[in-house]
Amino acid sequence: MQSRTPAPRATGRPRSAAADAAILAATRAALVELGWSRLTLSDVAFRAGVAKTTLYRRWAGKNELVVDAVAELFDELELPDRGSLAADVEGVVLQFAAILDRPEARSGLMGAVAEAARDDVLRERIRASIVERQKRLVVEGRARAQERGELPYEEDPRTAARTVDLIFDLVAGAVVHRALVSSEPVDADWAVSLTQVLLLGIAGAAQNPAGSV
Amino acid sequence: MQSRTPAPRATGRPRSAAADAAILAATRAALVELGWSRLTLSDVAFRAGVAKTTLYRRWAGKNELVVDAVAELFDELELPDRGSLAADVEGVVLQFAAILDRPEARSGLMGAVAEAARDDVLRERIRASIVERQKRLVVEGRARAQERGELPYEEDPRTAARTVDLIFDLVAGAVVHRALVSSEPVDADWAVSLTQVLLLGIAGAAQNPAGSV
Amino acid sequence: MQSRTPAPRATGRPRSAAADAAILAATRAALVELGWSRLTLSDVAFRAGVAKTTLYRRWAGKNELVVDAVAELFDELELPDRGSLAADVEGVVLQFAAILDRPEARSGLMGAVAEAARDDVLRERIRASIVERQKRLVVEGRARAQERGELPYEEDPRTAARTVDLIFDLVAGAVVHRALVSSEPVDADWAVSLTQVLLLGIAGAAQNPAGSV
Amino acid sequence: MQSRTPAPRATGRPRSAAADAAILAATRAALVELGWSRLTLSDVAFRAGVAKTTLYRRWAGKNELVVDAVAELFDELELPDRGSLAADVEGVVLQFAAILDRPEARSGLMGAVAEAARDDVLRERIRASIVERQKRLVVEGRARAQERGELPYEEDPRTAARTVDLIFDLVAGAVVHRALVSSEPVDADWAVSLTQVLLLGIAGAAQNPAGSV
DNA sequence: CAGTAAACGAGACGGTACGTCGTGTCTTAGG
DNA sequence: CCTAAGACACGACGTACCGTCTCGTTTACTG
Repeated sequence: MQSRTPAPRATGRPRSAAADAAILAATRAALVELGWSRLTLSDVAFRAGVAKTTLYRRWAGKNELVVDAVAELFDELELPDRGSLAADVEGVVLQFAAILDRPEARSGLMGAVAEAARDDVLRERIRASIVERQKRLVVEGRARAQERGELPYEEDPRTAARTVDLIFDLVAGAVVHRALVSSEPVDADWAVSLTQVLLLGIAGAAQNPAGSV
Repeated sequence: MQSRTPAPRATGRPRSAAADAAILAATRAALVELGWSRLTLSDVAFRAGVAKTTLYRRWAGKNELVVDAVAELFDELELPDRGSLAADVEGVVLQFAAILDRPEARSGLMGAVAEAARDDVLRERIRASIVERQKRLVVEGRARAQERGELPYEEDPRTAARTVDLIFDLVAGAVVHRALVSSEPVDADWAVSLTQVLLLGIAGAAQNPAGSV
Repeated sequence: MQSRTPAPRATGRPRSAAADAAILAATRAALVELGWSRLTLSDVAFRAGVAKTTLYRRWAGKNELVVDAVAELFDELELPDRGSLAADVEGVVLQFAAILDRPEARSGLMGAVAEAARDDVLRERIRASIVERQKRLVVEGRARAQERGELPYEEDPRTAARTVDLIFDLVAGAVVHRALVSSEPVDADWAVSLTQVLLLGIAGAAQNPAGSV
Repeated sequence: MQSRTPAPRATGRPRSAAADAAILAATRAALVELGWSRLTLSDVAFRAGVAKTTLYRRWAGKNELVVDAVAELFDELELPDRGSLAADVEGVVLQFAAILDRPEARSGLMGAVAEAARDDVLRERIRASIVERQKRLVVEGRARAQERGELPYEEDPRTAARTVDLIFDLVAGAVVHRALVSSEPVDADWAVSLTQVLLLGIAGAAQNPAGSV
């Protein structure tokens, strides 16, 4: 993660590197036990074996702390090569669903997004450290499919970027909505259905440039 | 909305009917000004010209109150006949985005979902009063397309229901994710792209029963 | 006790006479269990099997209700003839102490006096229904002692009244202070000591008109 | 006054010494304006320019706080040498009455005593910080009278202590009762009468050891 | 290797909201 | 007109957390 405070110090006692990790882990543990609204910074500080002061010296508040703690979760996502684009997509959908099944992700992510509705800085932080960070999966999956010949190479970089954005919002949005809003299970069958609609839709749209996809 | 307290009373002063509406309106106003986390029940009570006691007599807490207040927002969604399935979908996507652009919906909806991560009763309340309630749009849109001959009639009711669920999560999820998580604008172009992928995907899947869509 | 509301009514349903007694008894029971500050009118109404409305129709509030409930306690005081002035005084001191040992009297009386510090009407109510009412004991005891020849007859009625007041404040004050403020037992030995000082003091003062006692 | 929290802390930010004095003064001011029952700790905190938390960190509640605030009032009592025992007693009676004429003493003292009826710890606190503390006046007055030859020296310490207790309850009780219960003025005439009865009674009892006074 | 500057723990501080409770008033239906 | 029942506006309760502060202590780099 990028440094929270931009200016490096040359003098004085350096900040404990262990404290950062302990605090983020404690934050996730508190999210599991308490959820977003009952999570308190005093409690996180106690769990991390750290004074409240130390915590406030590094993060501006609960929102920022939780975003950092949750963002680390999504770094676990990988895109192992399963032989076909459809299999790759189904695999990452199930991986994503597995993360969203963990309580620290469920309450942490949505709580942060709720706060971001009224906080531009926080919204940008989420966009940068979660959304942009995970779009790598779409980019990587497309490249692999292009190598396999499953997808044509897109010439226009603007069009390519917009397609990545659309697919990311479609897949991530569908999984989050089903898991957290509709409260329905994201199982293998559902992943297959979603993947089928998605890939057929993309393939069809590629032949029909009217919608500029 | 269904009654909050199941048992009707035969005796004593009856509850003020006007209070309910005033409280829900005050809740939305408070969401606009303060957002989820700074919204307080004391403040809502004051805005509604009502005592805190009255509020707690009717709702169990902030979560339940906000869900009811937000649910009313989505009842504004309509499906005007624009002549084609694609136009209908694009229209409802933009309507949905317009609602999600209002601050009371942004912070209220996500805040409630965040809390629902640890509260089964609240999760069911969201599912019933928001999700199931708005699936009517998908059902209605499909019926209209079938009348127009744009979509075949689906024989198996289970398959039909699963398709409705998938499409609802896909569309609602994509719009919510783009608007609230990715923080990108949901404009007409994006709506066209989404609709194109969606309809081509559905059409393709209907010809290929493997994924049972 | 005198009627709380002066105007008699000619029409409508008459007030239940039993309710008054039930309410005062319930008040004393609540004082025993809860003390002054935790006694609530809702609780008293429930104990008396009466609606809160009924209670407020008859008493202005907690203070007035408790004064009436406590005043009845002191009506139990009697002055049985024990053969000598000293014995009579000792007897009434112990009776008084016995009443002050009951929790409804302890907290009720002092609570009312505390409120009376800022409420002239309440202060007058206490003076009339408790203080003046019980001065009968001093007057009666003096008359009996004069019949026995233990005390001379006082000619001047003003002097007589001032002496009654002084003795009442002395005896009642000493007992209340020892029992409730100093928290020491009022036993037979202490009653003897008090009586001795009191009677010798009165006797001496009667011979020495300087202090106009 | 004794420390409220026995354990001294070695670490953390030390408690503000100024806050204690400000809180006690604010408590007395609130008693003057509001009386016992309408005094609220929120109001006291606001007057003292202190958070409610600070107040609850130092006192268990309203009762304890008021006892401490009132106890300080009685420390103003002195026993200036007026040349004779009678004059000394009359002087202290009038001083005591002057304090009881202040509204903070009237409602504070009686309110605390009322609550003490059901609270052993509070009763002991009153006994220690008000009663025992002010018995010094009786002890000092007796010593001075013995030096003057107005009173004999008492050999038996137990008898001496019981006499101090009796006289304190007699004088304090009579003044409190006249001022607060009977609601009659404690003026110079009444002080003379009380003193006369008291001193003659003590003198008589000293010659008659039957009552062991 | 002593000085110094910042990080650290502890916990008090002024605030603010909580959810509950009591007050005294009111509004209904019934006697 | 009284009564029981209970909703109502108001406001205090005592608790909990916030984010800041003031301490005494610890730890590394620097002169």
